[in-house]
Amino acid sequence: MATTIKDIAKYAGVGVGTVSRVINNEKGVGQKTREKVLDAMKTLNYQPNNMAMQLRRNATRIIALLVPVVNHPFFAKLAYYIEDEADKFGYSVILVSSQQRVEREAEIIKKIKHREVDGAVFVTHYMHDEKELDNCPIISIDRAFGESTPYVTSDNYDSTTKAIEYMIKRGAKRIAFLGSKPEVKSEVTERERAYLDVMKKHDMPVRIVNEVMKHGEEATVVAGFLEKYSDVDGVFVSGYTLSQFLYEAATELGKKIPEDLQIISYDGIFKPWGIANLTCIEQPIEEMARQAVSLLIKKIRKEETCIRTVLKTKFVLGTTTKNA
Amino acid sequence: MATTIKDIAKYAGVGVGTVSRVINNEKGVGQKTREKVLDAMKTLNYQPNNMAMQLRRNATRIIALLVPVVNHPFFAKLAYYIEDEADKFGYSVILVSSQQRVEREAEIIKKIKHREVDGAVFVTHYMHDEKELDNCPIISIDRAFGESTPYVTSDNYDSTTKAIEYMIKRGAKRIAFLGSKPEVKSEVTERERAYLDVMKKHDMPVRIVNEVMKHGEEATVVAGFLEKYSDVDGVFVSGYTLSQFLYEAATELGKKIPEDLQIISYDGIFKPWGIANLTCIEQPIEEMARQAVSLLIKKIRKEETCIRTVLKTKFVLGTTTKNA
DNA sequence: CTGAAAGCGCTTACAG
DNA sequence: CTGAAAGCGCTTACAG
Repeated sequence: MATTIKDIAKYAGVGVGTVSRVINNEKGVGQKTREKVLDAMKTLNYQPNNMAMQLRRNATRIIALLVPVVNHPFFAKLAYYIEDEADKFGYSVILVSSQQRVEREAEIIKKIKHREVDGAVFVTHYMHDEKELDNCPIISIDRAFGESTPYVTSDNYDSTTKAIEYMIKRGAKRIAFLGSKPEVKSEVTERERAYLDVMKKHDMPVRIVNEVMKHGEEATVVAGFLEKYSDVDGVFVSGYTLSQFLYEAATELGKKIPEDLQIISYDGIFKPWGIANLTCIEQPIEEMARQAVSLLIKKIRKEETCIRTVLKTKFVLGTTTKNA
Repeated sequence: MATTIKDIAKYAGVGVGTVSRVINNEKGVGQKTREKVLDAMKTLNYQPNNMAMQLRRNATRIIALLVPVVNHPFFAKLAYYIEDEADKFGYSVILVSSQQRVEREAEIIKKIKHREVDGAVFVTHYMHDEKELDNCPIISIDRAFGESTPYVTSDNYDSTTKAIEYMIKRGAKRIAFLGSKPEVKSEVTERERAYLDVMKKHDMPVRIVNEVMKHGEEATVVAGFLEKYSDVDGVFVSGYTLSQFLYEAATELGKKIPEDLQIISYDGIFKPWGIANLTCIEQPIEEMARQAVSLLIKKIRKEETCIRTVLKTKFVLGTTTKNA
């Protein structure tokens, strides 16, 4: 058996309480006693048992991160910064890919209730019983749940408006919107709303393909899109993956980019993983991740948190638009 | 306070032991008693406390995954499948990015000792006290640690040999090796060994750039490589990231691929994240992940495990070689 | 089939 | 400053 606090106490000739105090670096332990205990810990090679500490403290110091897939630049980057930030607070992060499976999202909620984790960051497109979530320490990305779940998002509407206006200024006349529609109301739908508003303002016809789709279906959707709107000369793409597919498919059809077709993508460059420079709206992923974690920890500690956090995106010029 | 097993016992009028048996679906509980307990659990909305279960069972059902960065196609994909496989066994996975920081790797070992996790999968390039690792339930990817740590890798030597022979057959005369050298002995170094052997066999001059480098330094290394060996007409690149940079840099220098320069990459296509089709050696990432998890679980259960598992790669023709 | 009791390894009032 | 004791919420022999 591993050595426990009791062994240390016996070896050092003190009470277990005293050992505990030394372990936790509490003050109010005599210099000599402390040293004796420290010595005992060293010679017996003591390793505190975390499970017991958790039980007593009623906290695991673990948070869960729920993403559709990790295996995607946006989520991988998010996961990276979430983990980095959580670590600063002494938290570990459990990774869960919901991969289009609703059950796994419900599992996380169960994990919170079962005290396997102290809280969670959700990036999801599924519905949940919002009442149930309201009492859980959960932070959402890009989506509002119920009344009391704080969420972090980017300035979807404004930045999309600005991007489409840019294409218009650069001569695009037949502008389309291509996106992967979330199954539920999410801040992401603001992008489509912005598109519609700009089209209306300029009295331009609307061309939209914005479907609910699964990973793997993008190529088909893009092909359908290019067939349906073969005359487009500008497209605003909601999401990095679709942009990649569109770029490839359009190039293969012999379209010159940006001469024949301008593309702006929401979410853009994921060096070193991407194709050549997309003109894009770059989300502040790192900042979103860090904000989410610090909000979550506040919520775990029952402190007040801001419900809606909107972060600024960056408009990045690439080679897929006609730039001056 | 949350309702506990005691509350259920009282409410159902039975002992706590019986409740525990029902929760764990043990047989040997009368039909009626079981129902009473189940009822009580439902009406009191009982949620088992995982921390207490862990303490009693002396197992967390959590494993750690240590990668240099998640924010990279190879590791993201690995993480995805590791999580998927672990979930099948009822394990959660904690994600840790060591990001060139050795301390974080030591932390995981500490976590195992502290019983925060039951075991770990390591993808690392750092040194560790191998003696210390020998007693830990750890599986390594691509690298042998000490005597008793099982590892999973791919057939580095054979596939590299085959790939370079292919380039030679397609007319490459001045073939170089470009890689990011691990800081320690790893199966990855077999690639360089294979290159050297092929060069010797064909009596061709050796051109190698294989340095220890950090993320972010790739562009500089690639530029240096192209300057040093400006006459190469074939290069074997160890690693996806470097391939990307090489492709871009060579194209910018006006080299035609594959006419002027053929490229084969170890690790290749990470749809939808990559540039156009690299000819590459594709690692069986999914299989590596699943094997690693099942080995790890065996080791946690103190069963016998195979020390070295070598998986077959796939040679995938892309557009960066002259293919008949 | 079932209950009472001991114990997992800690923390934390409570006395002194 | 320090020790003895209760207790976190479970599981598991042990009796019956």
